[in-house]
Amino acid sequence: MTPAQDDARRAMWRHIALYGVIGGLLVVALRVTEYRWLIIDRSLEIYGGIVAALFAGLGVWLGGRVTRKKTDIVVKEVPVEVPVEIPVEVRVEVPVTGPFVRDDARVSALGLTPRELEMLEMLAAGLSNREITEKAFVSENTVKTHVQRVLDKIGPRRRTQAVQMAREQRLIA
Amino acid sequence: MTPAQDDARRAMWRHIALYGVIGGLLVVALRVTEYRWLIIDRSLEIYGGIVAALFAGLGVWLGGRVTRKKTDIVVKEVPVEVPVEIPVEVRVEVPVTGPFVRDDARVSALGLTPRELEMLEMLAAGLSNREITEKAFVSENTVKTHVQRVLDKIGPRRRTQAVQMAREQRLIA
DNA sequence: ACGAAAATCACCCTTTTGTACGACGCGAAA
DNA sequence: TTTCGCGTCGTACAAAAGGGTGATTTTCGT
Repeated sequence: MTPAQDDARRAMWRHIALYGVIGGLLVVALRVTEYRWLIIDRSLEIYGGIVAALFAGLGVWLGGRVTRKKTDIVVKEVPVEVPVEIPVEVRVEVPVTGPFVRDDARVSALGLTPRELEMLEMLAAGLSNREITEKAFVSENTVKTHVQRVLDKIGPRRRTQAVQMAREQRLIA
Repeated sequence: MTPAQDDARRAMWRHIALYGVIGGLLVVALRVTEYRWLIIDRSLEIYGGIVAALFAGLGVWLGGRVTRKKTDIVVKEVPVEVPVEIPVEVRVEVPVTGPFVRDDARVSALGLTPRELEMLEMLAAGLSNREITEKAFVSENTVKTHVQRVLDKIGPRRRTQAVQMAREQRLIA
C-alpha cells in the first residue's frame, strides 16, 4: 500500500461518508417535514423529485471530481535536440478560413459608418482608446465618441463583447 | 449562434428530456411496486435510497458527459532532429475550417493553469469580471486575480489585447 | 504525510472605459 | 437654403478594469 493509494482510498471514503451523511440528513429532514407540513398527497413524487434533484446534483459534482484526473491530460515538454542555434522565437503562421468577406448588408443595417468600422477594427486589435488616438490622429474624446456609437449600434456595453459580436456578425475579420 | 453551440444546446435538451423520462418512469415503478410488494415499513428510506442511488449514478454519468473536455486532441512536443538550415518563417497550409486545436505546448510554456484558461475563454466571449463571477461561482476578487495572472503571463495590459494575442497563439478558439 | 502548486479572497489604489450631456464645421441632399 | 449625416471635440461623472500585496484554503504529486 503506497501512500498515494492510501490517500486515494481515504479520499474515496471521505466521499462515501459525505454521501451517506447527506443521504441520512435528507431522509430525516423528509420525515420531519412530513409531520410538520402534513404533505401527504403526492408525497412520493415530491420527495422523489427532491431526492433525485439533490443527488443528481451531488452526482454531477462527484462525477466531475473523480473523472477530472483522467481527462486532464498533462503535456510534458520534451527537450528538443538542437544541433545548431535556433532563433529564440519560431512562429508558425496559419492562414485561416480563406479570405474574410465583410457582411456589408449587416454593416449598413446597423448603420455603421466607415469611421466607426475603423474604430471597431482597432478595438478588435486590442488597442486602448489612447492608442487609437495616436493611430487615427484625433483626440481621445473623439475616439470615445466613435467607440460609444459603435457600442450603441452593435448592442453591448463593453468593447470586449462588441469585438466578439462583431466577429460573429462578420463585421470584422 | 454557431453550429457548435447549437449542437451543444440540442444535446443539453436531450439530456434534460432523458432525465425527466427516467424520473417519471422511476416514480411510476415505485408506485407499482408499492402495491405489489407491500413494502410499507421504512418504505421512505428504501425508496429514498433507491432514488438517490439511481440518480446519483445518472448524475455521475451526466456530469462526466457535460464536463468532458471537448478537445481530446493533445499536441505533444517530440524530440526532433533539426536540419542545418532553419527558415525564419515557416508557412504551413492547413485545410480550411479545421477543428480548433489548442497549442498545449504554448499553454504550458506560458504556464497557464486550467482555471486561467477558463478565464481566458470567458474574456474572449466578452464577459465582464462580474459576469465571470456569476459563471464561475467565485468572488469578483478571485476573478480579477485570475485575469491579472493571465495578463501577466500573456503580456499585454488590457483584456482586449490579451484576447487578440491568445487567438493568434492558438490558446483559444 | 508533506510540500508545491493552484485556487480562493481581501484591500487599496490608479488607470481606463463607459455614459450622458452639449457643441461646432462641413458637405451632400432635400 | 435649410436640413441632416458625419466627423470632430469638450466636460463631468460613474463604472469597470488594471496593478500590487498578502493571506488562507484546496488540491495533488511524491
